[in-house]
Amino acid sequence: MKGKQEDKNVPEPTKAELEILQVLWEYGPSTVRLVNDKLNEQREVNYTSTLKQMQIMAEKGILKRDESQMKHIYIPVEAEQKTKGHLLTKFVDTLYKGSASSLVMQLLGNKQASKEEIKEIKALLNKLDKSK
Amino acid sequence: MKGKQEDKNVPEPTKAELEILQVLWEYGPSTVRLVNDKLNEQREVNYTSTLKQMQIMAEKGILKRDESQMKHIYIPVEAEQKTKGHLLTKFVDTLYKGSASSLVMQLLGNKQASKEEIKEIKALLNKLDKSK
DNA sequence: TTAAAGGTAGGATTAATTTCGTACGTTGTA
DNA sequence: TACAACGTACGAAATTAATCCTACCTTTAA
Repeated sequence: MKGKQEDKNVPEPTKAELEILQVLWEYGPSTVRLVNDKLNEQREVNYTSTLKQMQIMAEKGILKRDESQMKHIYIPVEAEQKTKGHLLTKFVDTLYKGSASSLVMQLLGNKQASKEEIKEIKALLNKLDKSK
Repeated sequence: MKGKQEDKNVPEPTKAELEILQVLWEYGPSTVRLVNDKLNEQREVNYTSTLKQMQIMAEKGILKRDESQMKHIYIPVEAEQKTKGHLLTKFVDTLYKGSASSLVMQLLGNKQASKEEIKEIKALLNKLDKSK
């Protein structure tokens, strides 16, 4: 019984929110300016759009922010792996009825996985064996 | 150089559209009535909402339909596995930078995969080896 | 033959998401 | 000081996605 039951408050990010999270995951706690600049390397977005979006995310509890400076610093509430885990679980549930092996089967069948990838996956499985 | 370049016309399904596809995948080519009934086993939806949705999907090229009868029959344009493949590829690309092994790692790490699942996955990999 | 049941078509409405305009405060520097 | 650059706040517009209302046609059974 560990885990402080502090979850489930963080809602699933929308598409635009996910883009922002990606930046924060890559660069760590950041200002709106930084995030907006990075987004604009991919597509054009107005600064205030990004600002608004991040404010909303803060309201929703997806981000928290440090307001001690004028340039607020935004930080994801959940760790990257945790959020990705949620998304993955949902994905497996809706598309593969929760069957992880079904997903992997598709992954292997559809050339999404190169030979190196397959090798790596095997290595992962072996490591799992040993640790048990 | 094989592959007749006939793709990319089929857009990604939205959430509601995916629900409808699931029904069609499970029950094969169907009427709106059938689909709507199945959807209503899970949540309440008005018949005309489902109708409209499926009409839109036909316009988009996600579904085709047989109008020879009064009760139109709707059929997915793409095969189930193909559509799921697209969705999976997009998922891996956006969340794991295209790395299948990263995804599998998370899958194995986060208890999404039970012992049986892991066994199955190993079996899959072995099968792959032999067929090469 | 006619009324009820069940179809389709399409516009309108609502809801959710995303984007942006405008107002106004703060900082830095000529 | 004062003005340009850069911040935040917040309402509102624009865009997508999803739902439903109304009209009208076809089938079926009394």
